[in-house]
Amino acid sequence: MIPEEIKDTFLNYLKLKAHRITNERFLILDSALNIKGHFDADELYLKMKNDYINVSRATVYKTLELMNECNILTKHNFKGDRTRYETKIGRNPHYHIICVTCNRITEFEYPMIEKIQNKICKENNLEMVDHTFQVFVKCDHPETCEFNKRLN
Amino acid sequence: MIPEEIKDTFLNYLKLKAHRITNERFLILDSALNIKGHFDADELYLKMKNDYINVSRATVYKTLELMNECNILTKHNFKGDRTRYETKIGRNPHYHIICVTCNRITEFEYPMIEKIQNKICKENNLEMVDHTFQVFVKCDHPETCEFNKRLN
DNA sequence: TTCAGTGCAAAAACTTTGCAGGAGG
DNA sequence: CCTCCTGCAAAGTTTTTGCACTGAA
Repeated sequence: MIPEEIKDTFLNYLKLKAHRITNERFLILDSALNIKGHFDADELYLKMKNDYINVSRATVYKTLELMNECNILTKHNFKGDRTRYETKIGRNPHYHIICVTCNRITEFEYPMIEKIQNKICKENNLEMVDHTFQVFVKCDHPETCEFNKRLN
Repeated sequence: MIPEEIKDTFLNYLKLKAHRITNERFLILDSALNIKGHFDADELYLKMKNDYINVSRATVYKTLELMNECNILTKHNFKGDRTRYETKIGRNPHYHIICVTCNRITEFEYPMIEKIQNKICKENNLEMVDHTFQVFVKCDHPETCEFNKRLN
């Protein structure tokens, strides 16, 4: 159920960097890709444990880092929270709105923002590797927050 | 040398929230505002210690949080690093380019981005509290990186 | 066969908390 | 005078590391 394309991306990256192809790495890839939305290393570790897939926390941390390096995952830190990951492959660039009242995270796409990033990188001869754009907002009534009701 | 306006902002916030006006809080405000660019709690603590201003680490952490709440400082987390702070008052909104090769952080302003944020917030009835936009880039030759030479 | 990867536990790094004493309102 | 704030150390959280063993190449 995991697209072969992503497995190949990971496989090629491991080969390129002369990292070994291990079963654990692909078990972690599989489990990570089966999570919808954001997750952190410990959540993934616990989910795998719950599914009777036993890999160590350390290996989960290390493998997520590898998956970030080869652009399968993107890393976010929302205001001092633990590091959260998100699948990148097969997704349009998107940005996050974090409600400081609800604590809910909502995504939005905005192609103009990509254009701005590309322009700035081109002008300065930089190769863009990743990006994260977070807008922190407040909605006074979480229960009735139209924004969250509509977009989540 | 610290603008009265910022002290007043802090003072008013403390009063509003019925927090006490203590010497430590203003010592920390002073020291934080004297740092150019980004800093973290421990750096500030050590800088103060070096200046023979003795406040505890715990108080520094708590006070930075207060200064963030009242919008004197903004908080950033650059890819899993520790939480870093930056003075907000008297500055235009700006965004960060982080070179994953050099580890250098460069700022840029781009009013169009504010317009986009305001538009999205307005459309969804949200009150914007803060934002952080980070573009991660790569420059192959840190020493000769035109980008960093020019903008730092 | 060799050495990177794994699992485990211990350590490190960063931040928060509990408590006793002190100071602001 | 009553709390809240402070300082200190201890505890909590998240992530990394050291080491012996295992398994990929």
